[in-house]
Amino acid sequence: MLRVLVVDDQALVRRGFAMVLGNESDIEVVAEAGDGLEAIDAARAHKPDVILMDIRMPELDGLESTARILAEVGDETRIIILTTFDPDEYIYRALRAGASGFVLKDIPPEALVAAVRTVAAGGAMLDPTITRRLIARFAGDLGTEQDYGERLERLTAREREVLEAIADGKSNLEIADALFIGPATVKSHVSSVLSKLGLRDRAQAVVFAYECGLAKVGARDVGF
Amino acid sequence: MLRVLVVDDQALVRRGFAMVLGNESDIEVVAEAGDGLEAIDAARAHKPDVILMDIRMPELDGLESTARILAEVGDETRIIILTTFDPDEYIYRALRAGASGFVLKDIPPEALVAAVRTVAAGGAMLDPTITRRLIARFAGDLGTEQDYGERLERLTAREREVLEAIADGKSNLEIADALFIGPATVKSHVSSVLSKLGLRDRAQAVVFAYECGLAKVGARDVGF
DNA sequence: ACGCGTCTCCCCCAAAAGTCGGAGTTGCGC
DNA sequence: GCGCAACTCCGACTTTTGGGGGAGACGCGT
Repeated sequence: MLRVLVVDDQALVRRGFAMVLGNESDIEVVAEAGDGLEAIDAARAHKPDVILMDIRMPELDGLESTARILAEVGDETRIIILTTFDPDEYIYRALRAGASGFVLKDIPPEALVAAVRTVAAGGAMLDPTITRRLIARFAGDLGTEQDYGERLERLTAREREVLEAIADGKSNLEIADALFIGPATVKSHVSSVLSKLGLRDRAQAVVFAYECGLAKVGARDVGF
Repeated sequence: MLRVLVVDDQALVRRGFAMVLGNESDIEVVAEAGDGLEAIDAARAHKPDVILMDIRMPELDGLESTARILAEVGDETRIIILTTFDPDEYIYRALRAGASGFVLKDIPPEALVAAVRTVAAGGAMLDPTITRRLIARFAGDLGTEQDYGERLERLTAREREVLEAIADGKSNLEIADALFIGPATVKSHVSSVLSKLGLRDRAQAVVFAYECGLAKVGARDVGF
């Protein structure tokens, strides 16, 4: 039996989802919550298998609640984020917060039920448009390497090293130390890099490095 | 009416999928193919809306076929990759090849039908385990959101705007123009941002913006 | 031997960036 | 009204950056 917690600030919406899920023989709605704080309490008390979490709520929004519940109650609880609106602004935060699902509220009832079962089984369920975006992003990690790769190939090996160092947030002096060369040499290389890539300054070089895949998000600590 | 092409080297499997899909009133199986080359011919001839493509086939495997079909016939044709085995080794190549879906063959019939409709509508459908893996990869396998999120929240709204502009490769003067404020003000904000985030210069700010998700790879052109 | 590209380094110079301290304005909450 | 935070600006200062030359050394291919 899958034990589910439904969280939404609108009682009607809450009841609707609870009703749909409750009709399934293998699903039981163990609690409902009207805001983020209630959600955390309920999660703590009932330790549900799956939480349906609205994103826009008073007190504490769904994303913050998600993060706290996963941190506190444990990640054997799966959370599906629900939203009415365009997910663009929230989706990234939701995924980072640890959500297992992200669906629009206009999802067909059967699909919602399927989503609950899917995430309970350890899978993840995203709205198709979001999935497509994730794929594009994933494929883009290497897909665009070809495009910008051309520009990258105009650089010499040493220049690429310097560019990497720039993308690491290093100053010219730090780069000099790291590569065992003089500061003047670094400046030469930096100038070549900027000129060859058509960039203006090292900040743009950092952007370029990320966009072309030379630098990858998550591949470093931002400790500085 | 959705026009579908089914590609699999095993005739029985092929017929099975065709049968399931053909029973739907809004889906028509316009052709079947037994290997990659046949698939390309059939795709060229029928220009189907959706192709169900087995991954293991003689002559030309499903991934190579996918890439060629998308390049040749055009990307208004959506392709779903089917596999019996653990998708780990193929998924990466499949997504890069441009597939809109990737599902295991033991998918329930209704789910397969839903997948066809989903990708035809421009969405994407992945096996839940794959979706989870994509999310994990995207999120960097780490709950880093909180770390950087906290640091981001120390910034005022205006400072975040400035940081975004920095991450866009803009100079102080360009930022001033973009935000309709004086250059001196920009410098103030930049100083605040750097100091609050513990960064040294704008290049590190760009790195930070990418790492914390404020700036997104692929969300811009590196035209400068 | 010669040219070529790369790596190394130098000087000078101008522009941009960043720091420091100060200061006026608004708006918001107590 | 008062404190406070945020947004806005200023001026002067130091540091960093980037450009424009140039130059020596090395290796590589013709």
